Amino acid sequence: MPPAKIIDNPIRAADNLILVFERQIMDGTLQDGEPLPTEREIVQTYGVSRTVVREAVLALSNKGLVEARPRFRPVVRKPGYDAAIDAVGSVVARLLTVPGGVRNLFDIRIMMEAALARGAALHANRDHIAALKTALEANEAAIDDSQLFFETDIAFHSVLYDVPNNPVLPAIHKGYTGWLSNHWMQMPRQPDRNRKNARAHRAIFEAILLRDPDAAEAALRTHLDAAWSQVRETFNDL
Amino acid sequence: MPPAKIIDNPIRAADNLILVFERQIMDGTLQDGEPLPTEREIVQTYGVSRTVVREAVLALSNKGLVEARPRFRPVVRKPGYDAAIDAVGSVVARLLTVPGGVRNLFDIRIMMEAALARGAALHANRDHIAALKTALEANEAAIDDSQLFFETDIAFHSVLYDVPNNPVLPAIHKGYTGWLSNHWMQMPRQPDRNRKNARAHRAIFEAILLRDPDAAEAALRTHLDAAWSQVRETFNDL
DNA sequence: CGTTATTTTTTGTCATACCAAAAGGCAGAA
DNA sequence: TTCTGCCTTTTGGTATGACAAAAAATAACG
Repeated sequence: MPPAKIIDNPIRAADNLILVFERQIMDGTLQDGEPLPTEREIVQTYGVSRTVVREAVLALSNKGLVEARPRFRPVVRKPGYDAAIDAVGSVVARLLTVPGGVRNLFDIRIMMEAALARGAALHANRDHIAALKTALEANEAAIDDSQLFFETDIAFHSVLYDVPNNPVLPAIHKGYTGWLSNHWMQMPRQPDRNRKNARAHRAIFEAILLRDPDAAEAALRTHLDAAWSQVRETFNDL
Repeated sequence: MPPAKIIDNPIRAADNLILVFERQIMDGTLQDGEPLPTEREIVQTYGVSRTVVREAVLALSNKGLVEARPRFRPVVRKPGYDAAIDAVGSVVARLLTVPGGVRNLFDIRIMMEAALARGAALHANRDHIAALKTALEANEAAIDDSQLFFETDIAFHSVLYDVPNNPVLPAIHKGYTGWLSNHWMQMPRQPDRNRKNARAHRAIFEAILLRDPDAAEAALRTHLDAAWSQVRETFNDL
């Protein structure tokens, strides 16, 4: 056995730079929205080559700590739940391409949202109920407008994600809608389908009103299962 | 809402390379476990500079499509749920450092696992029950062995993630344990705490046996809330 | 003062070079 | 032969310099 290499030590210069910038972004030395220093500035400040700088910046971009459009200065983004969800977007996008990927992701969503419906029935306060009611009415009023129905549909569901008051949840919801909207949007949205979905929303709402978690979960599952069937009818290959 | 970067057209050479390799990994031209070609080979094959090649490889690494240890050839990793969870690891790690981050993440876990316990009570088959029983007994037998108790604890919970037969869930569980283990492991694990946790596991198990989803969820929540209290006692700052 | 033309930066890319570590080959020992 | 340690080659990590094109900054203009 070769002398035990206890720790893989090969530290790359780029990794150090990454750590430096991560710290600076954390402690506010680099404010949110502020552009990163120019590459050449960084080169002079830290005494590394531009190669290393570019590598570090690219990595930061992949981590979602900076937003880098092709020919522009990278802009610092404070680490938040939204940014995190965005950063994992490309990873999830790939998962949707593997066989059964969409189904698996959608099942996770069903599971989470069922739990949320249950939680809403148990813990929704007056504001949440009011928000649900508003969203529901907007949704029902948009039955004949495909695009608007899509948006109000999302808005209704998003209220469920607000109830537990955990900032991770709205971020997750934004992720879901973004990732699945590709499959969602190109579906034909006939008014009768919209009507059916609006009715399902009302069923969920009423179960929450009645503080009946079992009914709320059941209604939510029925709704999303039906939605899945609609998706499946549209795309034969999933 | 900035949903669409419809036209961000300045295509960088590295992006093309990334797409090429993504396709090759997808269609099997590059098999799982196989090393990527050497950087200089790629340079000659695609007629780009090494700068571009490095950038592309780094990006692939950040996306979790290849595993790149510092001085070694990057190895292709088939896109799967485990790889995806790994890829988002660094992002989540950062979330754990923001104020309340650990609490928020842990709450999400409680919510999911409560739903899983519920699902297990409703849908666990004979094999799942057997696996739970085995895991539970192993856990109870390890009360006096800190390390072993930790492992069997995880094993017990992981059965819950297997029940819905959705490959995303075990991956998520692996993520949870990895991300939270830092806080978890350095906790003092006295046998009395272990005993308490083991009792909680048994309560969950019995509720599942009785096919009582409400009891299963309640037991699970009690267990994880207690676990959180233990964490909180150890770390004053969260 | 606002708009446009011009100059200066800055990014994206390429080419080349060097070093140290990994990989591979090779000869000698067991 | 097989194993072992040494040596050469290959390869990744980094540095430097250069150049085109795009962005930012500045000057010129109406």
